[in-house]
Amino acid sequence: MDIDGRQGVGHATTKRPGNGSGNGAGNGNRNGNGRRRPFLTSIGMRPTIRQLEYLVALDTHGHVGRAAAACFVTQPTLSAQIRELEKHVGVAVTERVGRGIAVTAAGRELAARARVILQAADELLESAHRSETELTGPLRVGAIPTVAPYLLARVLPAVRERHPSVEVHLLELQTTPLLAALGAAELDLGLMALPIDDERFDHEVVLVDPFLLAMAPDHRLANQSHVSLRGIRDETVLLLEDGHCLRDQTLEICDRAGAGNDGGIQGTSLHTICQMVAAGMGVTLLPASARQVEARDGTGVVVRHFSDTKPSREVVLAWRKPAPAAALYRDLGQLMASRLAEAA
Amino acid sequence: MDIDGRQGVGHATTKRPGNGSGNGAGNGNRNGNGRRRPFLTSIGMRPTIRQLEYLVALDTHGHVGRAAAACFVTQPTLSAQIRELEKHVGVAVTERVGRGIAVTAAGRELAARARVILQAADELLESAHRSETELTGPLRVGAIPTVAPYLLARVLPAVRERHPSVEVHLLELQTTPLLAALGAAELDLGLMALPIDDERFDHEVVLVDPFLLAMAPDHRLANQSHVSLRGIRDETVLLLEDGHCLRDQTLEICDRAGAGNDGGIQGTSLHTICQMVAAGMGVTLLPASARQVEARDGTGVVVRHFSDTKPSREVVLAWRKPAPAAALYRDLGQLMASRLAEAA
DNA sequence: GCAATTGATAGCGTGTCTCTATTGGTGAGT
DNA sequence: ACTCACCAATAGAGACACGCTATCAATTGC
Repeated sequence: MDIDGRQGVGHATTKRPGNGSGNGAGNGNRNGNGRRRPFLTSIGMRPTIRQLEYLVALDTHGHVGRAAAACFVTQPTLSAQIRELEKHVGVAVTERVGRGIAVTAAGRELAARARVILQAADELLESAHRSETELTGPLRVGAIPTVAPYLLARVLPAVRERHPSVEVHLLELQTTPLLAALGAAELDLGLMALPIDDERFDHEVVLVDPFLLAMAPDHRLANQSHVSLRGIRDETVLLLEDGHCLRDQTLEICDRAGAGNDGGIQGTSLHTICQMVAAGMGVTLLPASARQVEARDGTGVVVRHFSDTKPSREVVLAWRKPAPAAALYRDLGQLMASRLAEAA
Repeated sequence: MDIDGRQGVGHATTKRPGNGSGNGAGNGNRNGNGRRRPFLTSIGMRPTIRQLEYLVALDTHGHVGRAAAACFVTQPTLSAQIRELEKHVGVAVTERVGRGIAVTAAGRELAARARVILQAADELLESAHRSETELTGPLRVGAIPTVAPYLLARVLPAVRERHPSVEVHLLELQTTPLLAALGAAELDLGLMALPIDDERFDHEVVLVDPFLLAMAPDHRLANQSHVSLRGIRDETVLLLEDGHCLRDQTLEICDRAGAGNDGGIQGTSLHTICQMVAAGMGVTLLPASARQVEARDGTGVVVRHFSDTKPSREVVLAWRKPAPAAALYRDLGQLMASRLAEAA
């Protein structure tokens, strides 16, 4: 009955350690899918974590009794599991020597590998424990195009600081596909603008982002420190192409100002819009968050605040309501908000 | 009942996965050693390999049914184990989305770690499988001092070639402590000279190592191409100190030659003996294996073969008879022998 | 030669893991 | 709008694995 690494090793005597095909209704090896569990394959022949623990203890103590005590089990229990492990892997890990045992060379090698595995398992547990209060692993974040270039660089440091072991994956999407991806759990978080007219999502306001009027420096409105909303009535307001929420917000504000908009000129990005503005083709509503990038000195674009009403958009961090990490997401949103408030 | 990584996480609800304290006689948590399994500790809280397999399958397929099929189990089985895993690690790894499920960020992170663990487990199995036909891991080899400096360099390449994943640990010991260490399984192999008068060990002859007569170049016997054994009768034969088997072999040969030996002069190593020989203090019996090192040009030592009888020692590779890898050891010994024969 | 120690074996009970059968809930087609 | 199909969760039952205690075989040391 002794295994000596040479005979009777039957390297695939089959039967999974913890399974043993406990098929209830005695239908042999089949399961509900009509598929068969393959015999003579490595699938499922992996040793048990428990067996690896026992092996490591045995290698550490070189003594069955003490190893068993270290594992808080009795000596026969450990012996049986070691023998089971030997049967599964096909090599002897112990050898009787005198009245004790010695771990074989193969056993020491396996024990070394087992230590690595157990260490990895502990790190998995630790990682899981961290996940209770901290985001870990790949975090897929979607951001709308009128937010991504201007706010991501400012909020990502906060993310990395609060959640050091997270790996942020970024995707730039317009509101509609972003919400679709978020709803399908292809994304974890969305950085976007209100309104979100969907009960499936919850959000935290990250920034109240006022609209400024952007124009060329030689524009007739540029000599005032503030402009009134009604002042844009007779202006050509450049718009983003369809699909951008910023376009809709701009149209709504124009409507409020009593300005009709032909919508003849459309830009594919806020950046190109601003270049059009610099070229004197018209004015546009620029989110304050984009000011530093699009209207800094030398860009040929200047901005003016509105004097009377203060139109703005609300940039939010959004997530699926039932997301397990919802509370962490809200915390993260609040952190982002405070960081952006500090910067202002 | 849903775990959301924030509430009800009870990060140490305790109870080991596969144990659950199946204490037979209802004596609670004690085992035969009178020690208690500690509660609220990370010991034994590791997830099962099976659970990790299911998690990886779930992350891979993003679909409970297909993941279950890939694992050759039914869907409820996989679901239950995933829920068990969630309970143990304290975080939700899945989230219902629509009529399917999605793996959470934490789940993806855990799955990534699980993949590493499973990979390591597979490598452990592969390593174990290799151990059936190949030596792996740390191999502790002892060699006697009159063999180590001369043969190890010649046989080790063969070891590394035949057993690439072995890590050889070398120890230089005289015969008696070497056999003691071998018997106690503190060593796996011994490279030494016969006789081994111990039934516990088996061996394979690696080299028949003839004794040559070593002398200074101006010695009176140096002008002959061969010397007879009786020719050493009147010589001062230098000896190693007590404990070296080579000393005993030399004494026996001297006895056979009818030469009395006073044993007045002793060297601590074969190398020092040869230096004494070069200094004209006497002659010595030098194993042919040491010839290239100790009697090469410029050492002041020359050797002559014996003409009539051919005294020699047998260098062997020895191991414990019941060693699981005994057959591999014998093969290795034969390989060494053939390599040494080629070199001659 | 006898007692003590160590590991292996035998026998048995409980918990876990599996199955089948069913329910709850969502999404798509008519 | 309603029904059907699909998917995952739940319920309940059976078999195996794993744990225990008790005992045996072998070796060492007095």
